[in-house]
Amino acid sequence: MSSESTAVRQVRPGGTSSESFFVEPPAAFDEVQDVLGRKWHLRIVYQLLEHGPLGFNALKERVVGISSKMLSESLTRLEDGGLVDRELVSDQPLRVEYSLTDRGAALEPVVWGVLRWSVEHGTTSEGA
Amino acid sequence: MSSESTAVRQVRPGGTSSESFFVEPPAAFDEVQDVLGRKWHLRIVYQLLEHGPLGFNALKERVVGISSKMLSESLTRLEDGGLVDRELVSDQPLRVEYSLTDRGAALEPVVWGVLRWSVEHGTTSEGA
DNA sequence: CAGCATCCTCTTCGATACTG
DNA sequence: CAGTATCGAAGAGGATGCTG
Repeated sequence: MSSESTAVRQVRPGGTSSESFFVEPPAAFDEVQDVLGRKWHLRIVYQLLEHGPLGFNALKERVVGISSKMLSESLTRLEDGGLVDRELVSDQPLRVEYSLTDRGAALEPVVWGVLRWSVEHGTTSEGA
Repeated sequence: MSSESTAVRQVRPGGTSSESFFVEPPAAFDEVQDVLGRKWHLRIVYQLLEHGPLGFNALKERVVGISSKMLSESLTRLEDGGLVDRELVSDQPLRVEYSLTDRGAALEPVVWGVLRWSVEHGTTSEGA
C-alpha cells in the first residue's frame, strides 16, 4: 500500500510544488473525468487495448449496446483528447481504423485496476 | 503488457464464463462509472485515502471548490454504493466521520493509476 | 462502410438560502 | 458542526432517420 503510494509521489519531480500537488491535484481528476467519466469511453479504450486497431463497425459490434451516434461522438471526443488515433485506410470502400495513442494506451493500468476492482469488489455476482 | 493482462484474467475463477467476460465486461464499467463519472467522487475518495477518516467540514475544506450540497449529495451516493462509511461520533456537538469501506479503499490502485497517468501523460504542465 | 442531424428526456451540477 | 430545500442552466445520452 504505502510503497505504491510512494511510487506515485516519486513521479512528481522537484520538491517545492510537490506539496500542493498531494494536498489537491485538481487537474488530474479533471482530465480523467473527461476521459473516463463518459459512459462509453472506457469500454472503447478497453476494446482497443484488447484487440488493437479496429474499424468503426468492428468497434460497434464489440462495444455492445452502443449506437452509431454515441460511438461517433465518443471517438471524436477521444480523438480530441489525444487518446485515440483515427486513420483512413481506404476510400473505396470507405474504411477507417481507430487505435490508441501513447496517451491512450497509457491508460492500460487504470483499465486493469478497474477490472480487478470490479471482479474483487463488485456487487454483481458477488454472492455467486 | 501481456503479463499484467494475464494477471487480470487470472482473477476470474472458473473456466466457462471467463470467455464472455473478456469479450465484454459490462458490469465492471457500469459500476466504476458511478465513481469516476461523478465530478467529486474521486476527489473525495482520494482525500479519504490520503488522510483517513474526516469530518464533514474537514472534507469540505480539503475538496477545494465543493459546496455543502454537492458534498452531502456525493457522500450519500458513495454511502449507498458501499464505498464510504458514515459514523456518528458525537451528538453534542454534532460530529460525524466519513471513512472508506473495504470496497472504497480497494480503489486505491485505480486512484494511483489515475494520478500517475495524469502526471505522465496529462496535458497540464506537460510542456513545463 | 462510416458516419452526421435532429429531437427529446433525464440527470448533474451550481447558486442561494435555510435548518437542527 | 452537519447538513437540506429549491431553482435553474447545462450537458449526457437515447431514438430515429438521412448522407457520402
